[in-house]
Amino acid sequence: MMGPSQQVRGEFASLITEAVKRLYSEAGISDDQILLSISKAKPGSGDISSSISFGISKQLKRAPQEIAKSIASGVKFTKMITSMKDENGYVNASINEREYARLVFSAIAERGEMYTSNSMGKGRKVLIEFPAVNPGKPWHIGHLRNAILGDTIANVMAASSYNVEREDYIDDLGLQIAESLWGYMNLSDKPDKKFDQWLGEQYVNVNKIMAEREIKPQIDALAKRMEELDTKEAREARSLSERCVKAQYETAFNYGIYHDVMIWESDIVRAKLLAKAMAMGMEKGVFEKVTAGKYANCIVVNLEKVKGVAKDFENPSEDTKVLVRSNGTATYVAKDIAFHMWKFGIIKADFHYNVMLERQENGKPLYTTAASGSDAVFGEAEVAVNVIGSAQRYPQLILKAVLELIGYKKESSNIVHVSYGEVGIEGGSLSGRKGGWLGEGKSFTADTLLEEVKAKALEIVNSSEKITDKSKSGEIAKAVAIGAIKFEFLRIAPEKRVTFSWERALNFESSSAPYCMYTYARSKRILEKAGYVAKQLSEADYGTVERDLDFELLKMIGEAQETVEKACSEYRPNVITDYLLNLSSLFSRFYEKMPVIKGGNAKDLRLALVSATMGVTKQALSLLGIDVVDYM
RNA sequence: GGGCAUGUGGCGCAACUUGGAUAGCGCAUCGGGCUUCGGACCCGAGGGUUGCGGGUUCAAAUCCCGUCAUGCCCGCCA
Repeated sequence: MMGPSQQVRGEFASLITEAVKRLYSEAGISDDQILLSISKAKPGSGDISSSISFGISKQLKRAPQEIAKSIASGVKFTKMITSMKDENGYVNASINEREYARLVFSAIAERGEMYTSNSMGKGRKVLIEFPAVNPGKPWHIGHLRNAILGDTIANVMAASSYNVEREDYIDDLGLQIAESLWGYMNLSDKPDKKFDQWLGEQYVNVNKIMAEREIKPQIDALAKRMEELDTKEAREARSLSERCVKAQYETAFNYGIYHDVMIWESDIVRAKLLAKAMAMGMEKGVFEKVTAGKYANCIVVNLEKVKGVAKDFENPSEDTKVLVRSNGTATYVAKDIAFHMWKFGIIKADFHYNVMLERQENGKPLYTTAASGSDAVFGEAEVAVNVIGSAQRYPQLILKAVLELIGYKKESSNIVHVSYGEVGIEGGSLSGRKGGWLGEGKSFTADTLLEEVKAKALEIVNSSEKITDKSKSGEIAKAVAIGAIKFEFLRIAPEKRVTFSWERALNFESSSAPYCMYTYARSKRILEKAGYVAKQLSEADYGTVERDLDFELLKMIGEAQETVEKACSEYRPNVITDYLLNLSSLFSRFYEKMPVIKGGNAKDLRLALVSATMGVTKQALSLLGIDVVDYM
């Protein structure tokens, strides 16, 4: 099922192809080349354009202008593509407004809420992991970027017919948790605020103490006891982590971010995933136990074998990568290899699951692995998407390389590292250890951010004359705030670093979610005033589409599905924010110039355009995890 | 030392994967627009050697080589 813009492009492509095959078959132009040569036309030069003449020109050493001319004049037109002319070597075509309107509106009528979705994923199962924050501190704005990216990519993939499972990985066995546990056991202050906040602050304190006193051996000992699982320390650490994760998930829920399952590191150890993975690697001769020298008693993988997979491996400072340390504990990479084998169903784990929350606001339960509980089936995916900072590129590459070495080439290529740039603050970093996230005055936690932005939104909402029912103010302000925050992160391409600024976070003007939400609310009012009910447009209605704004808006609405596909295949939500901003901007211009209710003959068509804009805006924002409001 | 990412008007971004027509958008600045469907809006103006230097091409922000700057990574940390 293709979207309107794609259908028309296909039609244009086949016309061009026909002409090229007939006139210039000796140039050896492929169908793909033709498809890629097509783009929107320059304003004033028709609607759709191909630059294929230049490619032919190169092959045949003839002037592109001449080639374009003969292509344009040799084409049989269709109802949709009604004229073609050459211009500076381009072949420009016009689309028939009436036909296009019919195409778009019948797609909307047919597909309704599914209008922006597509069938790319073909039902394939994808396990997406985010944000995997250590269970010892509150989410800060860096973690929030991860969570928002992950949530959106999950939504976009689901809209692209993937069977999406959202998973969060909880590393409750790390040294960081041992440090927190040490603080919990040895320091006198007791929790007096949101638990993740308190624990995170305490973690900063423990690090200060570590710089002054020799407590590291105690912490290492704690970490070891934690890994033994059935110890008192292990139980305390888990309960500490669980309290913290519950607090973190309050934040997640406040932002409307949900998961299907949490997988805990300690349960991975309990399920003996690692042992199975190591055994398999040894058996295949990829891993080896070192008996002497620097790595005596370690299990390692030699990266010599993966040279050529990526340039990163060409000159590593060290060829040997330790998987299991001489003391018998596993490194991060080893755990990740084992975990990914589970994700793909290569090895099974006897995980037990508990229901953490019967019903999240999205209507679905949240499961968690546990020491005991029922069986359930998670994982066994075809694609594993990992939303992880760009700093982890190297270990992610090793993971892929090792999986391929063991013989799982397909699975390896189906690990997608959605790599994103870190979030910084002006003149500092968000270090957990040093407490950069605590800030001065305002902290940089996701909770504080939401509070601040919500307060600002409430100010504006309260002064709005459009909101007569003031009891809704809080709800509206919250939706606006969440939208503004998510959009602000999503509009920037993932690979870019972002420097957080309060000033920008608190600005709801043009390049923002509120701008798009405003489009929705305004549209809604028009339809309300007109007493609009969706109906089948008549031929006469289709005929009222005017060039310029009516048609521009129509064309943009026709690009919705294609936009979602692009965002999906590139793992770049900013494709959608761009689209939404352009759509809203175009709608604003349409709104200024084109009377709708007083549109005379064009009234029904314009009402349908308004309704379509509204629908697409709502659907696209919802992919970004942003709710629209009726008044604002 | 090696690898990766980033570098686009004063500021924040888009276009780079797939080379195409006049490099788009927002903020800020300056000037306009509400007795007409919602001003969280719209219209107009000024502001660009796309870090720098080469190369390929009819055509380069986009591809190649080199170079500079910034950040990250190259651990028996995670």
